Amino acid sequence: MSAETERAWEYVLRTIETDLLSGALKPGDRLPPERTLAAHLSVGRSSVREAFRVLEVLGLIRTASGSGPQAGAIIVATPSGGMSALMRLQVAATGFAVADIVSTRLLLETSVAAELAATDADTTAPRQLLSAMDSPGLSEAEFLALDAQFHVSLAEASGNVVVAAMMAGLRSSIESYVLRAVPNLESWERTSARLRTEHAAILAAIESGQVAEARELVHDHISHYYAESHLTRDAASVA
Amino acid sequence: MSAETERAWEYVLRTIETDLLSGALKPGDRLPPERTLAAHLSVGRSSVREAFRVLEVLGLIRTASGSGPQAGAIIVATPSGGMSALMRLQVAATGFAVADIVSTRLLLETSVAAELAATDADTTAPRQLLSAMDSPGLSEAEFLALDAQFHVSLAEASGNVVVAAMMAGLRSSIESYVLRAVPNLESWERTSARLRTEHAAILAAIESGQVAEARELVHDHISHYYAESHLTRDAASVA
DNA sequence: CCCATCTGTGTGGTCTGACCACATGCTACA
DNA sequence: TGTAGCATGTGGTCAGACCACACAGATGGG
Repeated sequence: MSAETERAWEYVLRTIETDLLSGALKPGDRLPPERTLAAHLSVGRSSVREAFRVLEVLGLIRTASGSGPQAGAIIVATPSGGMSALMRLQVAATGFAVADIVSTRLLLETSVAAELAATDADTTAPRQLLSAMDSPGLSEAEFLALDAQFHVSLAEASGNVVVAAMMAGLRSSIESYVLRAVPNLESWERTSARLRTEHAAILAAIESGQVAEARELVHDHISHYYAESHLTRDAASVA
Repeated sequence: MSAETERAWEYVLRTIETDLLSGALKPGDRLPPERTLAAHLSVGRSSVREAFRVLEVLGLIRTASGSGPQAGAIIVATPSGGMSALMRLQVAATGFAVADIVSTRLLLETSVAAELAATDADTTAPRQLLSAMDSPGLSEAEFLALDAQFHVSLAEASGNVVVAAMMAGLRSSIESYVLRAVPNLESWERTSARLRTEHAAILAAIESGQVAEARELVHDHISHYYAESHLTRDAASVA
């Protein structure tokens, strides 16, 4: 147990966190200008900036140059961005194995689907994404982006923000791998058609309240695709 | 689709991420000194530092002053720290509701327990923590810390690093709330005794392969405690 | 009177240079 | 030979300067 001296930017971060917890700061509020806050906390402006960078990447603030009410650092609390950055970098640094990402996604999404089927949640968002994926002339990347949004929208429909953020993070963390694995597919045409069919079946099972069916369909949908694209294998052989 | 000009620190971050993905950088490696990297990328040292702060908070690097092989920025890829910081701050900024944190924990942990029961995983770590919690004279905070470690160790036993990191993050994000809610309990003595009993039952179910039983016990264990401490209610009334 | 234009001001974004604290490793001296 | 002291390189921090940008108010022409 050493003195564990706190660095200046950590002090700034801790101060802001305290203000958030006490309610002195809340989403929509504007943080003081960097120079003012630096003077107020008796630290250099660079230390304030380092703390702000962290807050920005974590999705807590949004910064904008210029003047007026939209400029400065504003508290936003949009978790998906930070979750995505965290998971993406951890996967890049091999702190997270792609196989673990996939199985976590499987775990979360089957539970979400089961819960959605058990309740009667609003499914308009996934419905719209479903029809958007039927548009002709979509590129592979565009289709997969809509696909990702569809799955995230299911999590959002559950009303659990944390799970939704995790789903978004999990997805974006392996986005580059998924794109790179597309050529591994035997036929993109056939696969995308199957994905569309499966999406429709999943949504139908959810809307009709078939809990076990929804869970099963989601499980097969996800694991089937990853197996088909040989994603986990390729991820291991990237190095 | 604007030009979306990249800021200097984002450029640094992207460069490092690229090197990670390409395998040019991997855990254990040392990043170049800040001054060198700044000159190499034609940016200011402060921009490099802002990128480093982000990497540090996200658990990707560890920095140390001084000289020698241990000094500098070293890639470590320890995800739990970043996950904890992210969730803790998001909860503080009310981006994550405490109720969602709790239900996510419920979702993850019941699945983990079921999976552990279905396989025969190594349970020595949770066993040790179980006996550690039997030590007399533990303070409430100490007991709860061991409790948290017990649950995280279950996730770790599943072998899924992502889920383990999430569990650690979920737990630390509401740590302050949990501690503050202890006085709400009718009797800490009785509650802690019950927790110990339930932990033992959970572990026994897992080790004996009773899947449904393990899931059920974990569910009741978690939801019972939160209900008893009125945590979600208090969290809402903190402001 | 109204609208467009110009300008001042305050903000974040960045760079430079300087200094400190610290850990290491070498060197000179006893 | 061993130890004390010094040189070096690293992150940590601060101060100051400049830029780009967005807004608000002043200014001018219609």
